[in-house]
Order: sequence, then C-alpha cells, then structure tokens
Amino acid sequence: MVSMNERFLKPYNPAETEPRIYKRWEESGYFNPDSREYPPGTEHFSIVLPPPNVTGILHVGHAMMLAIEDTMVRYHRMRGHKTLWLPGTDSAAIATQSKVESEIYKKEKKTRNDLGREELLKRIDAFTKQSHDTITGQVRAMGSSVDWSREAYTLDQKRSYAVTTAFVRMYRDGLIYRGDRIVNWDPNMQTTVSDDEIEHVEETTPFYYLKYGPFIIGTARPETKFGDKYVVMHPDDARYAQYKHRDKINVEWINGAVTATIIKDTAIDMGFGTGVMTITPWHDLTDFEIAERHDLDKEQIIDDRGLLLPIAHEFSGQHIKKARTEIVEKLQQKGLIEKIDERYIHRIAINSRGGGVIEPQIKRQWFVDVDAEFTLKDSKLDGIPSGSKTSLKETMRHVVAGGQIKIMPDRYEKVYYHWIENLRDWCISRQIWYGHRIPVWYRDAEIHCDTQAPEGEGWEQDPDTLDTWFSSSLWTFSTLGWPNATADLALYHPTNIIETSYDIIFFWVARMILMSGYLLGDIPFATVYLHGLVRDSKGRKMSKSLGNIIDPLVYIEKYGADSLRMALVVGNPPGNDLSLGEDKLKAYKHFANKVWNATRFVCMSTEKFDPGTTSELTPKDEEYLRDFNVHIEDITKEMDEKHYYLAAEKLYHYFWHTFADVILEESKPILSGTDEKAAGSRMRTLHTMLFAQLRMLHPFMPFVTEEIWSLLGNSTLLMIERWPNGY
RNA sequence: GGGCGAUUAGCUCAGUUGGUAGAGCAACGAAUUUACACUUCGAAGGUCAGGGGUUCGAGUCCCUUAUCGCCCACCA
Repeated sequence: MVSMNERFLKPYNPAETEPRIYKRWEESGYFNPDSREYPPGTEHFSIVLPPPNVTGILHVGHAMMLAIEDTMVRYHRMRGHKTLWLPGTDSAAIATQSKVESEIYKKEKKTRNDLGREELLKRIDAFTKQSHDTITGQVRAMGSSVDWSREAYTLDQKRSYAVTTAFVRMYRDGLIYRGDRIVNWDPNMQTTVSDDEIEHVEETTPFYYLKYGPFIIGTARPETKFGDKYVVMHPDDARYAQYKHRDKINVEWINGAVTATIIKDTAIDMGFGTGVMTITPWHDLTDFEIAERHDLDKEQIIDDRGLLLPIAHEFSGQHIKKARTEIVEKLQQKGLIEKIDERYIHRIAINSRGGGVIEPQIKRQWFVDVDAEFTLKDSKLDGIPSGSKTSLKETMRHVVAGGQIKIMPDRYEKVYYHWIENLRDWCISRQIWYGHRIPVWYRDAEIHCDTQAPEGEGWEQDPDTLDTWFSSSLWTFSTLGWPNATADLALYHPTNIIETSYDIIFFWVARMILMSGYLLGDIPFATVYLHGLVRDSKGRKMSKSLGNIIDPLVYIEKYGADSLRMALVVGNPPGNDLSLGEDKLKAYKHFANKVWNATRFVCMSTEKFDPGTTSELTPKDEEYLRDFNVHIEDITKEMDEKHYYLAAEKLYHYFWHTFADVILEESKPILSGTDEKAAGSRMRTLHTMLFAQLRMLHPFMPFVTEEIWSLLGNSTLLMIERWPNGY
C-alpha cells in the first residue's frame, strides 16, 4: 500500500473536491462512450436524460432524477457496457413563453402583441440561454456523467428537422388531420391546450334552475345560455313521453321568444336534476357531441377573449365573469328563475401551464388521430408483423400488454391502459409563438405539407406551433440522429430505460411509445422506471406558496453532492414519494466522512503491505472474504434488479457496521501485534475489501470515492474501473 | 362516479416467493488523549390502522371497515 496522503489528515471536504473531480471526469472524455475501445459484441446501455424545461432552475425532484440515472449509468459503465447517457433540455414551449411573457408584462407592461413575434422570440431565446446554463451547471454539480458532446435541445436544428419529418409522415399517412373540433381554449394565453394539460379545481357556485317553456333546466353558467334552442331528454324518460324527438315548441327565453326543438339522446342522465337540459354545443364537449349526433346548429356565444358576442344583445362585449350578475338579474325580472341552489360544487378546468380558466371553443386545429388505421412497415413490435394494419392506440397498448415494455412499478400499467382507453384525438396545434412551426403552407384552397416551404408566390405558413410534447415524444431517437440512419441510432436505440416522474406518464412516456411505434416500428425503451415526488421533511409537496422549494445547489454546498445523492436514493423505491429532510443529508455527509476516515486508517496500518504479493490468509480472514463475496453478489443482484434503494442502504450498512465497526476495530491489535503472518493476512483482507467497496459505492457517491481512489495513488479513474466480481 | 396507493418504533421508511418484527434519524445510558466527536459501545422502543377469513403458521394472501393521499371522468 502506498503511504498515506496528507489530505486524509483533514475531514473530507466536498466543496473543495467536487468541482475538481468533475473537471477531471469531463476532461477524460469517458462520458462519451466513443472515447474507448470495446471488444466486439460488448453489451451497450443507453438512456436519455428527460430534458428539463428551460424555464428556470432545477429543483430537488430533478436532483433525484439525476441521482438515480447517474447511479444506473455508472453501474453499467463499470460493468464494462458501452454506456451512453444523452443529455438535453426542453423548450417547453407554452410554459416558457408564458413565463417570459409574464416577466415582460411585470417589468414593462407590454404584451406579446406589443412586441411582435420576432422580438418576443428574441427575448425568449435570451431567457432560455441563461436558463440552460444554470441547468447544465446544476447537472454537473450533481456529478451526472452525461455525454455533453451529444447534448440536444428540443428546438435545435436537428430536432426541428425530426419534428417536421415526423409531422409530414403522419400527415401523409392520414394520422394528422385538420378539423373543426371542440378544443380547450385558454383565453388568457390565447391558445389551445391538450386534455392532459388541464387541471380541475373544485369551486362552490350558485346553481340556477331556469324555466325553459314547460321544462326546468339547471345550469351553473347562465351566461352561456343565450343561444340555447335545443332541449334534450332521455328517450326512455317516462316523464317526457308526450314530447317526441324533433318536436318544436315556443318558449320565452332570455332575449325573447325562441323556437326550441326537442332532442332525445341517451347521453342524458335521467336521475340528474329534472332530466332535461338545453345545450351549448360551441362551449361544451358533451353538448358538442350531442349536436354532432343529431346534426344540430352550433353557435358561438363567447369570443376568444371571454367576451360575449352580439347574440347576448345588451350584454354583448361584456366579460362572462362580470356579466353573470346582470344576466341573472334579468332572468329574475322575467320570472325565468325557478330557484337557486347556492352551494353547488362545480369543477372548473384550468390550464396547468399558464393558469387561465379554460373555455371550450370550436376551432380549426390540427389533431393526431389515435384510432386511424395505418400500415406498419418494418415492425420490430412483438405480435404486430410488418405490413399489418394497426392504430396508434393499438400499438401503444400492445407493447406494454405483451411485455415488450416493462413499467416499474407495474401497477402503473393499469393506469396506462386506462388512459389509452379514454384517449381522444390529440390536439397538437398551439397559438403561441415559441415552438416548432407547423410545416404546412396555404394558398387559397391549396395545402402544402412538407419539410420545406413550397416554391412559388403567395404561400402562407400556418402561424401555429406544435404542442411541446410533440417534439419531446421523439426524444429517444431524435437525439440519436433520426430521421438519418446514423450509427448512434442503430447502436443505442431502443434505449434500455427511461427514468422519469410518474406524473408525466401520459404527457411523455405514452407519447414516446406512440411516436416510436409509428415512426420506427419499435419501442423507445425496454423499461420505464417511474420515480415519485420529493416532499419536504413533513411530507408536504414542494411548492412556492409553502416556501419549501430548495435549490439542490444549496444542499450540495452544505453537505456535498454525494450526500444529496444518497439521501435521494436510499429508501426510495420506484413509484413512491420521498420525504427529504436535512437529517438525511447530514447522515450521509457523516457517511462520506466515515469512508474517508476508514480509508485513512487502512492506509496508516497497511503501509508495509505490498498488494503485488499475496500473503497467505488466516482462516478468519478467509471467512471474512467469503462473507464479503456474498455481500458483493447480493449488491450486484440488487443493482441488476434495479433495486438501487436497497443496494445503497446495504452498502452503507455493511461499510459502517461490519467493515468499520467490527473488522477494523478487531484489526487494531492484529496489525500492531507481533504475528506477522496474521498481520499480512489482515492487511490483504482490508485492502481487498476497501477497494471493492469503493468500486461498489462509486455509482452512488462518485465524488468521494473517486477522490479517495486518486489519493490511494491510482492514476486511472475509478469511474471506468470494473465492478467487483468476487475474491 | 371510477381507479390506485398508503396506514409497521417518536420521525422517515424497508420487509422479494407466507416461517420468531428491521434500518436510518431522533431520544436515552455509558466510554474517551481514538482512523473518524461528522466517534464508539450499550439498552430502550412496535396488538404491523380496526374487524373477519384461509393456513400448522399471516406485516405478507382473501374479504370488510376507517382515515389520509393521488390519478382519471362530458352529470348539464
């Protein structure tokens, strides 16, 4: 053993060590799998980093993701696999634009229309650049061994080309269409929002029972009722048997007499209220579907900004929020109100990205058809042969049901199927400016969809951009060079694992499966590893209003990245939320120091030991090494089963309470004793166990282990050492 | 309205196919020119949410109730 380095005389100092070690790693080039030669037939391991949104700084949830993924990656690299972890960031179109817009408005009282498309995009670019640099700095501080040479951005040139290529293919296959459908409209952001981006918030509002001719109808939104001229009831409702489908009756309504048409439809719940309702097809999905079934007129009542249209007569131009009181007053005066229930619990839809209250509107938008049949070419999907007909829904369901993709924990498979069953066509066009422009051009009645603008005069590109998840859904292969047939794509796709938060299983995981299935005839990853949310020490969600959001850099500065990583990995099985308190960080900081000092002790007491010679082992030491081999096997098995949370805990426990507390303590008299054979045997044993434990701890605590490795006189980096295999 | 999860030591959580209840932290009692006070040793602490069932045997499997949490859903 080499003589003890003087640095061991002081406690381990992560703040001084970590940036220096990361620099060494980065300069070594080993994050890039191409930097080393591998024997033919070497297994490979690839994952993509779920790209963080360039909307600000990373939080501890991101830190957890980085900790788990880096653990996986370092483990596989040490197993000798050709390992790629591909980093990047996400433009997060709507969230980013919304954030920049509101900052500009706060400071300058200017809206996007004041600035114009070009200027706003310039401002957003400046913001995202800064945000990007902060984020990549944080990713480095966590010790993430990502291949920076392959870093991607969802909005860079290569990814944009992938996006337009995907759009054009889907359009030509009839999987993308343009249609007048009811969509979720955010009047604040002035854009559509997908179903998955909607949050429902409960609200107690008055519920009005209105006299509509001979009927009583209920509504929570009297301000939408101006145009109501269809009254709908269930065909089996005996109470209304006297009325026949399509009968016409005259009723006195808000703005005078209207001729109403009776419609019988089974969508009506006979048990709710009076079992009769009038419909507002332009602003309600159920109503829209009823209107479609019976080919009824649809009329717009509310405009894009939430103002009432001329159909509201004297209320025209008023905002719906403000108009309600006056409208109710008028109804009251006309004697049209039967009664008011003041305590009605109602769910309103909110745009989770920007915050506006959703107003359904009928709009001409672009959609992905999830039910349309298409022919799958070059299929690698089990059970869906090349050339067979399938649909996006079917491929999505099939790859999980057939076990080609495994979701951890498996209970999320049910959630996934349920989502697919209820999935409607995906609205992909957005009326914001930051994002991928839709690759479609119009000239009068002509439509041109291609990756490039058409030749000739008078063409106008669609002003809309694509849902940010459209580009994210290509991430596993757009980052590897698709649509070009690159070597990276051939080698690293499908990726082995996607490791992400369970709350984006629909937004992202499902849509990656959708896109990969269609565009590549393949799965995007073999395993979905879902981690949970990080909560504070009291189990509360981290939120701005609670003020309990912590920048991981604060923890790193105080306790070191290794401690933060351990705190985020130990006791954190997939699918569970994790409470993070400072006591944990403290505990693992102590542990890092324990490893540090145990090494110091081994150095001090084995200075005479030459690892090149093999001293004969005493029976006791043979027994220790046998037990240690069982420990290695156990840890390796946990790693292979992706039980990182258990492996980390067992490594911690063994190092501290077996290696340090028992074996090291017991070694003191042996090493200072007169029995040279016993001392030599023990030195060899300690040396073996220490080195192997440093290797196994490395994926979890890369900084301290790498630093110790180097202070022990190794000129090579621990990060590319081999995972121990028994002694 | 449907679905899922949780309920185990003061706190945070493990407990893989059923076989005598585990860890970390905290708290408690000791030790001390020690590799490490970012230490060591020791002891304490649990009707495994309640009830029922299957079994030789249940924290684990089944049924049921309660509380908390999450997700989904077009009751106007």
